[in-house]
Amino acid sequence: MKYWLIKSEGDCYSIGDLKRDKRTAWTGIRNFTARNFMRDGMKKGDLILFYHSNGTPAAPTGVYGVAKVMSAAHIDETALDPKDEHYDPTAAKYAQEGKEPMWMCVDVGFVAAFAHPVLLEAMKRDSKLAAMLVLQRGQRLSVMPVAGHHFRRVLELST
DNA sequence: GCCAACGTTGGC
DNA sequence: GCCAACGTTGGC
Repeated sequence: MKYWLIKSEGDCYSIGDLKRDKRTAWTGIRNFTARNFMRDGMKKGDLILFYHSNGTPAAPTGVYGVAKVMSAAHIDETALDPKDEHYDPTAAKYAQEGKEPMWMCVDVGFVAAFAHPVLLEAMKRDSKLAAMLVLQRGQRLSVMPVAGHHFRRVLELST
């Protein structure tokens, strides 16, 4: 069992949206490192910290809940749809040529929304989370691995 | 809105 | 293969 963190802008797709939808394809990831984590690293049943980025004072940045990997990686159809905001002409060209899908995604399912979100500010103050990837300066990955002890610590802080 | 950090692109 | 330019992310 591995642990992950995925980012979403809270006003774009929030943990509340995932709770309503129960399950969704995590489409729109257009970064190779993030894609590789989904394609090669994620396994069905892995647990995910659901992080809201780009917060505001009213809705601060932080971890707002837990999700679960529901499927192996599959092609991200939004990359092939010219009308989609995440359309990628290069990916569409590759698909026509019968190459491996350029962009892939997993399905994620709702597990829990925290009664008390673990805000970025609180995570930074917690010495046990000092080495956590999401807290490192300059990192911008929207899909990243999380160490088991960091995952458990975030859960502790959410109670 | 600003800006630092980073990934990607493209000229050479 | 180098590197400058550019676009994007995301914290503040």
